[in-house]
Amino acid sequence: MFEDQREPDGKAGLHAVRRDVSFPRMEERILDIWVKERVFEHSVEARKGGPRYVFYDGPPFATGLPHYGHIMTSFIKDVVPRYYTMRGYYVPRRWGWDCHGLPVEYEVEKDLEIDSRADVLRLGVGTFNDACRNTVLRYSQEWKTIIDRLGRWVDFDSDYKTMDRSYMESVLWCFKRLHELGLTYQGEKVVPYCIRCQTVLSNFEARLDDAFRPRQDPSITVKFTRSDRSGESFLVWTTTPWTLPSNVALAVRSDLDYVAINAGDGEKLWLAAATLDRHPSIKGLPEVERVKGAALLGVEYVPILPYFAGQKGAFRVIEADFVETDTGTGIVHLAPAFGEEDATACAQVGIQGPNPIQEDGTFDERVPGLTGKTVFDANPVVRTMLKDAGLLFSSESYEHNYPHCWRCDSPLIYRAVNSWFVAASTLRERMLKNNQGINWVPGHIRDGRFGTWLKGARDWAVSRNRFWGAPVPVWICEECATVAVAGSIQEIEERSGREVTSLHRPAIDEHTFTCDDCGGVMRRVPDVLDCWFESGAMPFASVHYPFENRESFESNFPGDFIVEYVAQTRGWFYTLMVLSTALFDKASFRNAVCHGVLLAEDGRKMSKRLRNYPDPLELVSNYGADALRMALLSSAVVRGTDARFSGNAVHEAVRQCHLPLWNGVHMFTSYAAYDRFEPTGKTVPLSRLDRYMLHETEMLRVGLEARMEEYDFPACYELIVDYITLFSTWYIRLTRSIMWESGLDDRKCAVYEVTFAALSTVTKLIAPFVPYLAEGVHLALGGKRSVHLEDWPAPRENWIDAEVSAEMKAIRKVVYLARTIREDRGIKHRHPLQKVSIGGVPQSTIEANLELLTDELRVKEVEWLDSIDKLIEPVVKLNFTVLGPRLRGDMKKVREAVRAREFVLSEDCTRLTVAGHELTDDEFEISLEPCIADTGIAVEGTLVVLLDLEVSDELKAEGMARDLNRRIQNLRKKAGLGYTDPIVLSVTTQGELQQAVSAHREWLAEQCLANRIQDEPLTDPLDAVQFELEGEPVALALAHAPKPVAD
RNA sequence: GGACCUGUAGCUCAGUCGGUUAGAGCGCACGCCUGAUAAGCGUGAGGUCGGUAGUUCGAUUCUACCCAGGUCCA
Repeated sequence: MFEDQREPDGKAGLHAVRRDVSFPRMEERILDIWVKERVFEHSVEARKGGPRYVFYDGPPFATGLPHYGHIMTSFIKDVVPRYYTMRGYYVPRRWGWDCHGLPVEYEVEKDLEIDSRADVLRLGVGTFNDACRNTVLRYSQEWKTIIDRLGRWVDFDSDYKTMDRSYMESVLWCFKRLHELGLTYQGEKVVPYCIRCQTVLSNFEARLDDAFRPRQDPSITVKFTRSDRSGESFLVWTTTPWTLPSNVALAVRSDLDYVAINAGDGEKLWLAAATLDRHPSIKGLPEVERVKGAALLGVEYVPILPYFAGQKGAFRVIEADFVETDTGTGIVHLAPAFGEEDATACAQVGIQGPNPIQEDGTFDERVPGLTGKTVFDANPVVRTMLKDAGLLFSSESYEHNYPHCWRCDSPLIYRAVNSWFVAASTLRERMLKNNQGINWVPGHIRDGRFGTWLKGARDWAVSRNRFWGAPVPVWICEECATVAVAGSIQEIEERSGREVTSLHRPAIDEHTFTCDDCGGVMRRVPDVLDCWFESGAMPFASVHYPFENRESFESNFPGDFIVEYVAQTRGWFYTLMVLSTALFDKASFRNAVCHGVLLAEDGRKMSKRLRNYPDPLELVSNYGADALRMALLSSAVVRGTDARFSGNAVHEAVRQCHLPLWNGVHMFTSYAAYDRFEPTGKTVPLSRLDRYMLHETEMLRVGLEARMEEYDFPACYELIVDYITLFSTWYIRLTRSIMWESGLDDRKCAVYEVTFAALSTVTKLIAPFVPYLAEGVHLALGGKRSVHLEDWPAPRENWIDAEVSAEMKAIRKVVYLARTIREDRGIKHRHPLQKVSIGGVPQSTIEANLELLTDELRVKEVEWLDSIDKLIEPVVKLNFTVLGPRLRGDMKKVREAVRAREFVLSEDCTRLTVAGHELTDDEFEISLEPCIADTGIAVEGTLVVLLDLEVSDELKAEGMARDLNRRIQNLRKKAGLGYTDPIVLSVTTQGELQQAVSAHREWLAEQCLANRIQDEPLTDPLDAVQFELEGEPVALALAHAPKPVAD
C-alpha cells in the first residue's frame, strides 16, 4: 500500500494510494513496521529528557485471556500515554503481571485435581508453589499478541511481576513500615471466609463483581422459651440455622413495639408489632400484651440447643440498634463468632461466643450430632433437631443476595478468624483528605462511590492462610511470643544467618530467628499476604523502592494517571489509597478515569455462555483495531456509566472516520501525484476556503487539547469525526473541480499546499486516537519513519481566521437553505437555475465567495439583496436572559404583547416599545420570516435566500446536457475506462434533447474526454446503453479514441 | 433502611452554570449526487427531556418527594 509508493531510491514522495483499502490488512503491515523499526521504543527514548508523565498500569492475571474490559482499558491506557508522549513527556510504559493469590491457587488446584487445603499439604507446599509459578504466566504470550495487535504500545520485555524477588522485597518493606507506624495488628475478627479455599477474604473481595448474588437458603423462625414466664417464647428468624448452636444472646431495639400473641394452648409468642403482617399464621390471633423493646432487655431464655448452655452471663435479651423490621420478627439471634454486628453487640455487654466451626467449615466435637458436617450440610439437621424439640415455628426457603468467593464461587460464611490486619479505619480522615486532590472522571466518584467507601473504611484483613504469595514477614518467638518483622532480604539473612534463596514458601519458612529477649526460636507465621496488598504496593514495589530508584520514585510520585472500572473503588483504587496514605500521606494518583461496565447489545451482562456479544478479535480482523478502539472509547462507558456495546458501532467508526479520511487522502494523492506536486510549505495566495480549512484544523488541535485535559475521550472522537466530515464534505468537495483542471497554477497549488498541511497536521492530531490510521495516512503522504515519532503540532496563530470562519459559516447556511428550497420544489441539484438572491449578510461575504456560490448552488447569477423588506417581515425575539431580571413580573406581559405583534419598532430597529416598556437593542433581536408565499424563499435568522425558480429553455437544455453527462460518465466507468482515457462518443436522440446536445457539444466533449461526438451509432462500440430522458429515447455508445498520430 | 449513578427521538447517547424553537449518530421515509466516496450526500418525520409538587417572570436544567433500572452499603 505504501511500500510500493516509495521510489526506488527510497525517497518518499506523493504517490496515489489505493482506494480499495482493507484497514485490518493495513494495520497488520503497519504493526510489522512498528516492530521491525522499534518505533515504540524510539518514541519513548526520544523524550527521555522531558518531564515525566507517570502512568500506572493495573496488572492483570494471566490465568485467563483478555476480555472486553481489558481491551477497553488497554485502549485508554494507550491513548493517554501516546498523547503525552507527543506532547513531549517521557512516558515509559511497563507491563505488569499479577501473579499471586487465590486465583492462581484455584487454577492450580483444578489442574492438579485437588480441592482442599489438606490436599495441598499432602502434596507439599513446595510442589504446589512450583506448579503455581509454572501456571501463572500461562497465557502471557497470548496476551502479548492480542495487546500488540490492538495497537497498544507497552513494554513487555521489562515487565514486572508481583512474584519477582525485588517486587516482593518492597512488599515486605511496606509491611514493616506499616508495622513501625503502628498500623498492623493481629486480632480475631469476624470476616468473610471461604470454607473451600479455607481462607479469609478481605471485606472488599467479598463484594467484588458479581460475588453478591441471589442464593436460596433455608429460612426458619424458631421459638426461644422465656425462662421467667412459662409458656411464652420469642420468635426469632434466621437464614443461617447452623449458627443457632452457637447462639448466646437475643437482640431487640428499645424503641420498637413488641407484642405477645396468644397462640392457643396457653402459648404466647413475642415479636415486633411491625412484623406481624408477615406472619399470617398468627396475624389474626389476639394480642395479649404490648411493650417497648426496652422492657424486654435482660429477660433470660432457655438455650435453644444444649451445647454451650453452661456459659455464664449469656442467654438473655440485649439491645442492638441494627435490629430492623423489614425481615424476620424484630428479635435477632446473636452468635458473636459468625456475625460482625453480633460480636460488637455482645462485646458491649461482655458476652463471649463459642466458635465450633473448624477451618474446613465443619463442626468440631463440641457439637455432637453435627461434628464433621459442614455448615451448609448442618442446616437441615439443625432444623430437624429444633422441630423434634418443638421449637420450630415455621420453615421456608428464602432467596437473598449472598456473597460468594470471587474465585472458587463457593458461598462464603462470616466467621471469627485470627488474622493480621492493617488498621485502615484509623486512616479514614487522611484518606478522605488525600482523595480531595484526585481528579476523578466522572467527578461524582470522588465524594460518591469512593468517598463514601473511604468514610466507612474498615480494618483490612491482609493475611491469608494460604501458600502462593508474598510471606507475611512476621516472626514470633515460640517461647515468649515476642514479635519481629523483617522488611528486607538482608534483614532476614542477618537474623537467620542463612541466604534467602526465595521469598516464597516453603523456602522462607526455613528461616528462623533467635529471639532478642529470651533467646528462643522465632518462626515465621505461616500466612501469606493478600494479593491485593501487593497490588496496592505497585507504584513503589514495581521499581523496588526503597532499595533502588529511590530518587526517581520520590520525584515521580504520585502518578499522573490510572484507569480502572468503577468496582475498583473497593479494589485497586482503594488498596493504592490505603498504602500510599499510610506510607507517604498522599494519594497514589492524580487523575483517575473510572469507567463503567460494558453490557451486551441486549442490555445484559456480556456472558460467554449466552454468546450475546461479538468476538473482539473477529471485529479486529473485519474492521481493524482502530475502529474497535474508536467504538469503545466513543461509548458512554468511559464516562463511568454502564453502556451497551454492539459490533455495529465498530462498523460505524469505519464509516465515519476511516473511509472519508482515506478517500480524501486517495483523492489528494491521486491528483497531486499526477501533477507531480511536491509540498514546499512555501507561501501561495490562499482562497478563503483554504484559510477556513486551516482555521478548522487549528481549532481541532485546540479542541482536542481541551478535551484531553478532561480525559473526555468520547468528545475527542466526536471532534475528529466532525473535522473529517467537514474536510470530506466541504473542502474536498468544493476543491475537487480545481484539482481536476489541467496544469498546476497558483490556485491549484494553494489547494494542494493546504490539503497537505491540513492532512499532515491532522495525522498527528489523530495519532493517539487512531494510531494505525494516522500512521497509514502519514506514510501515504510520504511522511518519514512514523507519525508517532512526531511532536504534537504547535499552536499556529496565523492559521486562525475568525472572520473567514464566521463568513464560511454564513455561506454554509446559505447553501443549506438553497438546498432546502430545491428539495421542497423538487428541483434537481444538477439542473441549473438562473439566479440566487441573498440578503442579511454583508455584501462582501457574497462577493468574496461568488464562485463558490455559483458552483455550489448551480446558478448563473448571485445577487446580493440590500433591501429585503418586501420579502420578509421582522419578528421580534426577546432576549430573556437580559430582560428577565429587569422586567421580572412584567416579563409575561411583554412576551404576550410581542406575540400579538402589539409593539412599535423604531426606524433603525434599535428601540422597541412594548407593553409600556422601552427595550434597548441588547434586549431583543430581530429575525425575519418570509411574507411572500409560493416563491423559492428560505429564511434563517436574518439570512434570506431567494431562488429564481423560472426555468428557461436554455437552462433546461443545460440541465439535460448535465443529465446526459452523468449517464456518459457512468458508461465510462462501466466500460472500465481510466480517468484520462480519451474516447469517441455517439449520442443518438431527437427533439429537445438533440438540441441540448448540439448546444453543449463542446462542454460535453470536454467533460467526458471525447475527441469526437457523433450522432450516428458507432460501428464497434466498447460499451453502449439505451434509456429515456425527459421522455426522449437516447442511445449512448463509446469507444476508445484512436491513438493520436505523432506530428 | 441508607448512599451513589441512570432515566432526553424507535435505538445508542450528547446537552442544558435556569432563558425563546432541546441536539448528534444509527434506524425509518423521501430524495440527491456520480471519475475521491453506495462503506457517498442531503431532506424529513419522530420528544408532555421518568412522574408530581415547589422555588422563579420563566424549569428538561435547581429543590423536595415519588416511580423505574443499575450499583453499593447496612
